[in-house]
Amino acid sequence: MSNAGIKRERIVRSAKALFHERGYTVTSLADIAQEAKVPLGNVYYYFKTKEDLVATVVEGRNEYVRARHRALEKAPTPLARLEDFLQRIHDAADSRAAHGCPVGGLAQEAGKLGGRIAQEAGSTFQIMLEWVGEQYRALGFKPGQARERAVDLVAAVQGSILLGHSSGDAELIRRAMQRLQARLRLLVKEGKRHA
Amino acid sequence: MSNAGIKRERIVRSAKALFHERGYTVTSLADIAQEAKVPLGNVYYYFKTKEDLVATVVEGRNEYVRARHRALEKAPTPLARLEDFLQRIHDAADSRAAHGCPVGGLAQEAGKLGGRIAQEAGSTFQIMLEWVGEQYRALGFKPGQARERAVDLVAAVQGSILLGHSSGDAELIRRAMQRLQARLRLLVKEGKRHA
DNA sequence: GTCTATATATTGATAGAC
DNA sequence: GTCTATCAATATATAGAC
Repeated sequence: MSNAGIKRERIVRSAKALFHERGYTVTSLADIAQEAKVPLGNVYYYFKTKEDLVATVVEGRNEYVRARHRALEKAPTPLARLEDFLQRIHDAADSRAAHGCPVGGLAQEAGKLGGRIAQEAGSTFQIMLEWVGEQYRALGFKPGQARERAVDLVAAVQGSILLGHSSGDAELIRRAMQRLQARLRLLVKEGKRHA
Repeated sequence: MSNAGIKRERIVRSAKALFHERGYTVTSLADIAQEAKVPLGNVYYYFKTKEDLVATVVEGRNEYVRARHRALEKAPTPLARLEDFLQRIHDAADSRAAHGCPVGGLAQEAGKLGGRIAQEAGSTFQIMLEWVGEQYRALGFKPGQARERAVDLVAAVQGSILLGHSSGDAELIRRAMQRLQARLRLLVKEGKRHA
């Protein structure tokens, strides 16, 4: 157990990175083992199947997303929190243009693979939608309206990343995030009357 | 040459459907040949590589998208055209929730595969962005503003489909398209002042 | 716990008879 | 033009020595 966790962690970290950069289907367990500097056979000691590995990656990502949300809650107002949420995407635009969104990319791929992976990959979106919806409720929107706003905001982020990734244009992503931030400020300023 | 075109067409049609339903990487040429009721070896008579095949699929899709745009231009006003554009997604929500967007799904996958496929898959988005931008220009927006609006609209559509696909929720997509339509009507009604 | 060797299946692609 | 047979590479996964 001394450095056992270390190896397992290296495998998960490599899997997470390669699934993001190359995609789940395209990445082989041999690729992951090589990147983690671990023999291929060893991967199977920690994870019975490739699905088990991606499930662990998703769980880790969900934990990370929750932690990030807690960090965002340090901002004083719901508006500031949502602005910071978008700012994170803005600051990661280069990576997003190069490799897409790690959450969206896996969700897209998993949606087609179906079964258990699809369910798990989608869970990250649910966590995000819940948190963003909370912020809109804190802004005074009723639950149904807040959920709609959350869907629209997350969809705008995901769609912008997809367009930016598809064209390799990080600036497209940055500008889209700035417009979303401006729209949020307008929304609060005008007393929640407009889109 | 009598039924040669027929076979080629069957292969392309099957490839198009399977790439959409299962994804490009996951779909094997054997799957396509079986679906098209053609022996595997015959596929290679018409297409030297899998990349050649997907390139043909994308070209066909681009032609279809252009034809659809021409059809949309029968609507009397730019607003009606964009509303119809969104209505098409609305009406195809069940398929989109089940299999995602054929354009977005391939663009996402191709973005990571890189090279020639990425370029070609992204070309469909460029065609769409160009047409949507035209409509905004017809509504009185300057070129730069119109392009931004087009990016935001296409991104909203793509993100909504991704969220709907990820959760298998067609109603999410339908409602999102309705909100986008309503926002467009508001935009025109209020004299292009708001988001 | 760790690693080598390998089983088994499937892939994209080719050779060559018809 | 069409199709069968097959190659060579690669995938996930397992067996079993250490």
